[in-house]
Amino acid sequence: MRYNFKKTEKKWQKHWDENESFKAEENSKKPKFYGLVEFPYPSGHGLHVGHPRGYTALDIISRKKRMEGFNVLFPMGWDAFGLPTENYAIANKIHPAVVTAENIKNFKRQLKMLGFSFDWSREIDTTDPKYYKWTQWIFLKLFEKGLAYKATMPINYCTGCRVGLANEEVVNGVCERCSSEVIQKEKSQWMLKITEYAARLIDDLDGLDYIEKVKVSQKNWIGRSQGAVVNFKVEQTGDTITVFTTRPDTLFGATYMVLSPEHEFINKNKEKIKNYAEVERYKLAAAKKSEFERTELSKEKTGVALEGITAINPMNGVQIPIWISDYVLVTYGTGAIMAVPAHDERDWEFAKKFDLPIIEVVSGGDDVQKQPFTDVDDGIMVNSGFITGMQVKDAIKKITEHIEKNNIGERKINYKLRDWVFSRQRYWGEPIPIVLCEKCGYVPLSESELPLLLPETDNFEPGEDGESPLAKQVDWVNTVCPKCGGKAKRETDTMPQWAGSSWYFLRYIDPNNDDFLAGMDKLKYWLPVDWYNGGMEHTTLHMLYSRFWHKFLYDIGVVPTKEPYQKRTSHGMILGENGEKMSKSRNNVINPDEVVGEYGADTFRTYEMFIGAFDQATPWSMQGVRGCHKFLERVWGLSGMVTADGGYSDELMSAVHKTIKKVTEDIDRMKFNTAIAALMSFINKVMSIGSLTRGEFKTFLLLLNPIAPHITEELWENAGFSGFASQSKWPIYDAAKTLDDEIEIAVQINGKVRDKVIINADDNDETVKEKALACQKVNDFLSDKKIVKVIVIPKRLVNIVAK
RNA sequence: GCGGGCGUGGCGGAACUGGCAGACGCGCUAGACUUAGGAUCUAGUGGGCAACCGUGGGGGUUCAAGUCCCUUCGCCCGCACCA
Repeated sequence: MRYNFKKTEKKWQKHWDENESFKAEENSKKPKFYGLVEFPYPSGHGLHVGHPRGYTALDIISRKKRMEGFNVLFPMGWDAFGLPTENYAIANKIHPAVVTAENIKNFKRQLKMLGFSFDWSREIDTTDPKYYKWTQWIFLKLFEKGLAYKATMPINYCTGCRVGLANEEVVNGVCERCSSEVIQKEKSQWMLKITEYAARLIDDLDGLDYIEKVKVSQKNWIGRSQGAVVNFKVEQTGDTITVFTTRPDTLFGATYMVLSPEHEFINKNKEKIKNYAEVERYKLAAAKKSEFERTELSKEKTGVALEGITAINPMNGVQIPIWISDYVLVTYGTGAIMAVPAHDERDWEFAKKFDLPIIEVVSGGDDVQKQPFTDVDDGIMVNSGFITGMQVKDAIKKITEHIEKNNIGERKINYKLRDWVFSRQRYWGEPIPIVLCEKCGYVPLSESELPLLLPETDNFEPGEDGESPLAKQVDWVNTVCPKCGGKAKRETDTMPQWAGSSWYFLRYIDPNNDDFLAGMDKLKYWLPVDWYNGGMEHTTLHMLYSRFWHKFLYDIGVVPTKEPYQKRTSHGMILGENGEKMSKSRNNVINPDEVVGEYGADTFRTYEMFIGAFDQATPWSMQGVRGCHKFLERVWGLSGMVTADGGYSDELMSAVHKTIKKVTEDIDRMKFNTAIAALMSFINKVMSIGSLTRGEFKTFLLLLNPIAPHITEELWENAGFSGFASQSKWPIYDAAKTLDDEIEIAVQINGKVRDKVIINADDNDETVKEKALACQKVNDFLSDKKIVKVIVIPKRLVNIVAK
């Protein structure tokens, strides 16, 4: 009988649903395992074949953990606020909540179709007021602790649509929709002080089991650098300009200074700057440039000298000119630098362009007039007063001490990380629960007023001039101050999509709690997340933001752990059959519905895991899908070859134990492709023998169950095994039985395989050597040679060195 | 430019601390069974008639290198004037 996957898969999915088979237990004595996958944004396109790659992987791991006796929490939900839904709602005049509900319905159908063992009783939705009440609550706490504040920050502003744009809506410096110019427009926005957590966000990575590239990307993004701030006196004004440098050793080589065009010094000293008109012109030109233009590659350095003003190099008292240039960023360090053209590429370029002096202070490179020398490891200080002759590293230490002793500056750790712009000028997001009172300023709502609901409206069009659509809801906007009862206006910006996803893993733990975001007892049992898998594209920001929120919640005593996720892995992208990124425009998109319709969920799951190394990008192959389908049909056929024997046969004994070992270890290491290959090899062996015992069949079904849960459950039932495969114990192997009694090893002569010989596993080296030397072929090769040495590698090979 | 990853048959990919390169699957070839096969089964399948040659290229270490060292080329991803 042919395997009817449609009927079988439907049957078991219904069974799991009705029995809530994968519901996590409360108050369990079992050890816990919290497996997490990134909850999807329910787009109108439905599930992409990329989503199930990570989901299947953690589903396999979760299913195996259950079989190994763990109480498993493996939940799913919806990251449902967001731009595409809002845009669709505007275009089709449907409320985003309606669109969201439809999309969720479709996503849920697709996820159920794939047989994932999610605990659906804990499903969450970030757009549900019962959920976003707590997102808003966290914001209030951040505000209360001074970590949420207002600042004027630029937004992307489309001059054509006259609306604010998200970064992803700006393509090559123009508006994605109308191709008009996008400029930076200043707006007062909510910010979160993530920078306050910069050090901990780096340092606490040490205790975590994240794949290396995730750690590296977190570290790079935070961008810690060790250095010093140094004060330069300005001759004509009497004030000082402070710079940050990682190379205080090169201070003697600082031949000029550069300020960013936005530096406050310039405004403050207008009168003293003789060419202020020119300076002002440069400032305006820099301000007009978009972020895109300013960071454009390989452009020439520009700048203007501040005439009539000079700074004094604190080390040697030399007067040096001060310039402004947009290669110095106002947002990093102090917005001002000391320029050491001999030993910094950017400064060197600038010095060459404007003919500024280049003085060598570190020797070891070529002529610094021809190219800068930036090597820190083996350079010796020259022309540098009391540090001359020192190694760079010692010089840094020495001069930093000197700077601190003489109050010229101090050591300083600086971070690239900036505070988080938390405002979005959009409708479909969490309202920020703050009002602006004419008298009291920014006043938080009281907790009892949460959730602050989005106003009902059918007008989601972006506001003019970059305002949020909410600004048009005057009835909603006009309110009273919670503090003084006077006239006040609500904040009209909403939160970014990152907000809801920054804490969602906490809500799964206690999804229906009306009194708190999650109860402490439950948090204590389930946290931290034991294993979190997601896409590489979220490894930097999402991970950083949610770690930041978690640390904050830890600080205020809401969660019991310092870190949310103990282990983080990432899956590679699935490419189209042509090897390119899947996209509609490339016409290479694979639809999971179609694949499942033709081959079934088990085939789909098996193929997604067999496709290649889990963490690597791999192209899809419909042929490969068929191969996996064939494999499952062979599995189905196995049931006709089963003998009554409940144990393992001598013939398959070591194969069974080896397969258990291989599959067990490979799943733990996410080597799903080789785990499946091992199961295929086992079947090939059974096929060549022609039969297998009931015991072998049972073990095989259990090993395959996490990967292909439907077919194995059906075969399990048909064979009359008790209970359900998915609720049975994971098989155990006996290490001693994975070893064969007889082993075939290679016999090499001078490193080349010349023959093979069968030895007993317990033969000693001397015996193995004798057996190897006894081979006919070996003797033929050795006839005219003299044996120099014989190397025996136990259980692997014998290498005869001969001349 | 910086950071990360990768380069192995016609294709996707295996190969733990150096120890028989190419597991497993696809594709291909031949055969069997079939009214038929894009179904199934069996056998074969890195290249070369061979000696031999083969893990992007060139050196090296070693009895032994896909794996270690030096050097060079190419591709992908992320970040980008971070002082």
